[in-house]
Amino acid sequence: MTIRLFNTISRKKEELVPVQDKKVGIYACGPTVYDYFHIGNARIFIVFDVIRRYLRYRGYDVTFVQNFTDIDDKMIKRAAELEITVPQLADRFIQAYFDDVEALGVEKADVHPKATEHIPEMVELIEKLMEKGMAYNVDGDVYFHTPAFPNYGELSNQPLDELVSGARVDLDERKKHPLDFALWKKQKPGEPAWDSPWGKGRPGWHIECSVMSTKYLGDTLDIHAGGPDLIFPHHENEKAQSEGATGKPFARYWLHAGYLNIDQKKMSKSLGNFMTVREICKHVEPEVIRFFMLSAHYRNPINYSADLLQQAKSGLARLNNVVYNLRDLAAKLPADAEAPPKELMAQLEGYRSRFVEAMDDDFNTADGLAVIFELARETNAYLKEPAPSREVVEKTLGVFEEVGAILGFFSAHGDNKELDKRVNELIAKRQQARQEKDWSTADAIRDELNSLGIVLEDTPQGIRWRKK
RNA sequence: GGCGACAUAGCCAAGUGGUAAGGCAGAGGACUGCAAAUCCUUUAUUCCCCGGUUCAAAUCCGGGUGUCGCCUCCA
Repeated sequence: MTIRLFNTISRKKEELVPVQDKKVGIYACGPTVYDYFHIGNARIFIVFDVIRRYLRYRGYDVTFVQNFTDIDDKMIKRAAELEITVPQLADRFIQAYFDDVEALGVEKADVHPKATEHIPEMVELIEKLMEKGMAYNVDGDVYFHTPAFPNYGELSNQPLDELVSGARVDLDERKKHPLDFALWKKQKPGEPAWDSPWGKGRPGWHIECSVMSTKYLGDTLDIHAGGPDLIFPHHENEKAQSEGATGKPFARYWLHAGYLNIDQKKMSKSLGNFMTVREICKHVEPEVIRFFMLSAHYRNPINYSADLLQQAKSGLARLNNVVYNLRDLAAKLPADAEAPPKELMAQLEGYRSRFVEAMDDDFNTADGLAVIFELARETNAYLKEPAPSREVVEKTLGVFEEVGAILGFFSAHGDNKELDKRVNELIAKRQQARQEKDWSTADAIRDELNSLGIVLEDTPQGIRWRKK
């Protein structure tokens, strides 16, 4: 079985064939670190984290690079508002990025390059484009000349002239063509600047990604990923610059996720209708956000609402519950007297392969989760048997943990390890009352624990408790 | 004006030619001292509408309606 993925540039699913057999280089456009990121951004981080983990699971040696844009107009503006320097602003929100992303279970990239640490390479690339006649200097500002790159518009599927006739193109008389874009911006008073052959200034937005991606992954990336609003102009421009300079294809596969909407409208900073991960985490566990994101296919738009998040919470709780029970039983059960039924083992293998099949088909996490829910139901039914086999329990747990490692769920870390002393005492007291058939006292204690966020379950294997 | 996406039950959501996965919520039953958790049953003769192709369509083709997005910074 091979992995198929939807390529934005061809607008169809293609088989994954990396440049070098089992090596996959992924570059994902990262955040501009001028603010906390919102859950629309979170979707991108989560989705590409899963894709990365899945490729690794399927035996690929994955190198994942995600940049930080730490110099641009928004950075300068925000730093001025907060009356701090641009590097101070960047430090603050890079730290915030790592904090938020860790809560969401998103792994760190192998490389997290910063734009400001790659200025010399950017200057070098711009010089190369100038030598090739694809860029020109106007009084300290350097532009890429889009008509000089014949395939311009290929990624976004737009002919040059159609892009121009779009009413919103900014007309700038200094540019030779309306779609020419800045590679280097001349310094304005008070702005951070670096030296260059064209005078003091700073890089344009697109050039940083061309430089940082190819520096760490080579001239042709296997996968270039990002949010859908980056297709044009950002990725189109990156592609033009990179291919213009190297003459080689910039990326084999372009992956773009769908939007996260709120009230059916795109969530974005500029529309002001965004919610940060930090805000939402005050109300739900971050893993619920992750589950919510993965419950739909990554390319489809999803709508955010508190109610939908609640639905996700209930669904995830079901899965967490079965995994928790499996762990609990695996520790308590005696070793099997005889070998477990073969059919059960074969069935387990069936679930695993159906999950892989779903994920192989353009990372269909929604379909994959459906398989896991079916496994959960069968597992719960099996656990009702009077004497479940320890081996079956362990093997089943193994499957949950295997897919959990891909999707980022079921880490033992989340289990209730440290039992609060007071909770412990209350449970013991309730047990006492139950033995005396003093149901009103027992129920009162249960209610009290409930109000503390602790749910009790009386099971044949003893009392279990979990956080609500 | 150009390009594109989406429309499946009360809600969310898979499924791209073979007769509608899965989840949430609801109802009934089992289990329980009562619960919780769990299991069983149940909830779309039908996939926005109208035509067409086919033995067969949610799936393909044509037309329409609606919602959203990109073409400016945005994930």
